[in-house]
Amino acid sequence: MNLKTLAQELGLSPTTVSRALNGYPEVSEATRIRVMKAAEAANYRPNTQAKRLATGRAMAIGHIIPISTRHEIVNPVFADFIAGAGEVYARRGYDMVITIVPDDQEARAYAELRSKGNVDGVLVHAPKVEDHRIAMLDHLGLPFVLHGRVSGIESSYSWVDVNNVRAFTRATNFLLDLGHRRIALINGIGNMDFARRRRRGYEQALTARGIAPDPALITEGEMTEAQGHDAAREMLQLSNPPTAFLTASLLSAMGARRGIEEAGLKMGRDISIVTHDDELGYLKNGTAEEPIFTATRSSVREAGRRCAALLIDQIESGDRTPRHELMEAVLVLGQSTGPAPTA
Amino acid sequence: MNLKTLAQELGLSPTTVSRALNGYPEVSEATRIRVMKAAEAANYRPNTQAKRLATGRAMAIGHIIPISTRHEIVNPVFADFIAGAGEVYARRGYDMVITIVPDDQEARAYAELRSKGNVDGVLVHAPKVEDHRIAMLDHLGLPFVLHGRVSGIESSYSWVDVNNVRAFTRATNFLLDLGHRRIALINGIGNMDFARRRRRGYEQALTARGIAPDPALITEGEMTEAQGHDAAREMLQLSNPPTAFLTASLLSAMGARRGIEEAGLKMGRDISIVTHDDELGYLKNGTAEEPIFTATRSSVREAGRRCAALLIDQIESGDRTPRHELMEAVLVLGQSTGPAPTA
DNA sequence: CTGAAAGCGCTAACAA
DNA sequence: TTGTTAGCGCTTTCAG
Repeated sequence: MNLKTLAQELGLSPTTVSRALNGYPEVSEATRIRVMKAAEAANYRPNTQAKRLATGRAMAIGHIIPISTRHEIVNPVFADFIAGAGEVYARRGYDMVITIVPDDQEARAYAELRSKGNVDGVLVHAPKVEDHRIAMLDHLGLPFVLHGRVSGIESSYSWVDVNNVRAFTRATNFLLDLGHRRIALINGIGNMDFARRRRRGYEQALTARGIAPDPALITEGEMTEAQGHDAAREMLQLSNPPTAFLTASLLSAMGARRGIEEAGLKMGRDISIVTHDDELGYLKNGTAEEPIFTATRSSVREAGRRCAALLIDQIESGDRTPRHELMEAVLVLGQSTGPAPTA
Repeated sequence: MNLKTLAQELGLSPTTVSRALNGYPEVSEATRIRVMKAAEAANYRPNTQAKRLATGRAMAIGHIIPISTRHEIVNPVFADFIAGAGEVYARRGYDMVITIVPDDQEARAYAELRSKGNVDGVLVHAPKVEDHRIAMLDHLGLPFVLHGRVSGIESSYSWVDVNNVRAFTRATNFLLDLGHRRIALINGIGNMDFARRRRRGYEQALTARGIAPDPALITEGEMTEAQGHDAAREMLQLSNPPTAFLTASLLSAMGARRGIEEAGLKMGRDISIVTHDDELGYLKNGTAEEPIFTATRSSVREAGRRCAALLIDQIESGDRTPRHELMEAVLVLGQSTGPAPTA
C-alpha cells in the first residue's frame, strides 16, 4: 500500500492525503479524519526511503564504534548508553545506525556517513584527551554531540558529561573523612578524557588536605577485573601500603577485592574500597566502613537520553550554537542504586 | 556532488557513470577507469536514500532490543554480538539499525520496520522457549535469523547457536571426573531457551552417571553477581551442601566465589567453580582443582559474524530455505581465552 | 558501448 | 481547501 493507491481509493490526490497524514493545517478536519481512518484500515505506512529522499532528512543518527581498542564495545556501560539514546530515538521517530569500524578508519567512516547522507548527525563516544574527531566533524559540517568532553581543545561543541572531577573529589573526601591517608586510585586508560578528570578530582581532594598524591598509589589501564587484582596485590606489598582503594569501575573493584583477600586482609576491617560504578548492584548494602560507589550505569543511560535529545533538538531547530549538560554523579552508600543523577 | 553533476563534468550521461561505478559489464574499460578516477577525485558517494528508493533495497539490517526485561541490554555479551555483526555489515555495505522498544511493543516494532521498508531483514535475539516472534516474522515475510533456537516450535527457520547442551555436559563431566557428586547449577532465567538447554546438558551428564539432579542445587534467574552470591550462601547452608558450582555466567561465578569465601571455604581446596563465560579473563590461570570456564564472549562475537553473514546471504540470494550453524563452545582450562570456537 | 526516458514513493511550490 | 507539477538522486528498461 502506498500513497498513490491510498489516494485513489479515497478519490483524493496524493498531496492531500500526504498533508492530512502529516498534520498540515490547510486540510479540512473532515477529510483528515477520513484519510486517517482509511490509512489505519489499510495499515498504511509511508515508505521511509521515499520520505527521506524527498525531504533530504535521513531521520537517523549515527554512532560510530571503533573496535581495535576493545574498551568501548566491551564496556557494559556502552550498552546502557545505547539503551538510553535508543529510547529517545524511538520516541522521536529516528533510527539509530551503528557502525563498527577498525579505529584507524574512523575518520573515513564519518566522512562516508556524511557524504552518503545516511544520517542527520552523530554521537561521539569516549573522547580522548585532545581528540581529533572534533575538528574533523566540524570540518565535515555534520552535527554532533559528544558524550564526554575533550580537555585539550579550545573549539566549542556540544556535550553531555558527568562531573567526573567532583565525583572523585567526593569519593576521595569520603575516604579521607573515614581517616584514610593512603588512598590508592585504580583508574581508566590515561589518555581517556574521563580518566584524566577523575584523577584530577582525586588529586585535588588529597592536596586540599595537605596530602601529596603518591604516584605509587595510582595505576591506569583497561578497567578489568585483572587490573584491579594486580594493582591491589602490587600496592599491598609496598612498605607503606594503601588502606583504601578508589576504583574507576566495578570490575576493577571486584579485582581489588580479590587481591585484598588473597593478601589476607579483610574488607571493612583492614581496608576499604570505593568505586565509581554501580553496575550490577555489587558492593551494595555496606556500612560506612564498607564499600560505597557512585552511580555510573544509571547515569550513563540518562546521558544517552540527553545526548540524543540534544542532538535531535539541534538538528530539527537548525540551531548549531553549542550546548552542554553537566550531570552530577550520585554517591550511593549502603543501599541499592538510586534514581538517575540529576543535572 | 551527485551523479548528475559528476556525469556533466565528464561529458557523459548519468546512466553510463552509474554503470561504470556499479561494475556493469557493458561499459568500456577506458571510460570505466576515467569515471572511477573522476569519482575518486571528486570524492563522490552515491546518495544512500536515492539508491534505496531506486533499488527497493534498504541495505540495512535491523536489530530489535526489547528493554523492559533488563537482561538483553545489560548483558555485556550483547555488545560482543553487535561488534561481530557490525564487522560483517561494514564489510558488505549494510547499515545496522538498532531499535530499542519496551518489550510489549516488540511485535509492532517488527511490523513497522517491515512496512516502512527500513530494513531488508532482522536479527532476533535471546529467544525464549516457545518464542512467538518466529510465527510473527514468518507471517510478515521479513527475512530473519535467530541467534539461538526455540525449543517448542516446529516451524523451521534459520539460526546460529552454540551447543549449550554439550557445553554444559562437558563442564559437568569435568567436575564429575574430579570426584564431585554434589554439583550446583546457577542458571539463567528459566524461560530463556539457552538456559533450558544448559540445564538439560547438566542433568544429562548427572543422570548418565547415575546421579539424580537435586532441585535444591539448581537456581535460575538473572545472571548477576548478586544471584551467584545469594545462591551460594543459601546452598552452602544445606545439610548436604554442594562441593562445586557450575554457573551460566561470569558474574554469577564471581558472586558465588564471594559467597563461598564468606562461608569460610577456600576455592580449589574445599570447592570448585566452573563457569560458562570467559568474559573478562577472570578465573583464568587455574589448576585443574581451580575454576575453569568455557568461552562465551569470543564465541558470541563469532556468532554475531555468522548470523549477519547468513542473513545477508539469504537476502541477497533470495533463497529462504532455513540454514543453521551450531558452534561448539571451547573449554578453557588454566589459560587465557583462546580463539573463537570452531564450528 | 552509450544515452534518453521513465520511475521508485514521497514532499513541496505553485495554482486554482 | 484541494490538485497539478516538478523533483529528490539514483537505477533500469529500451533504443540507438
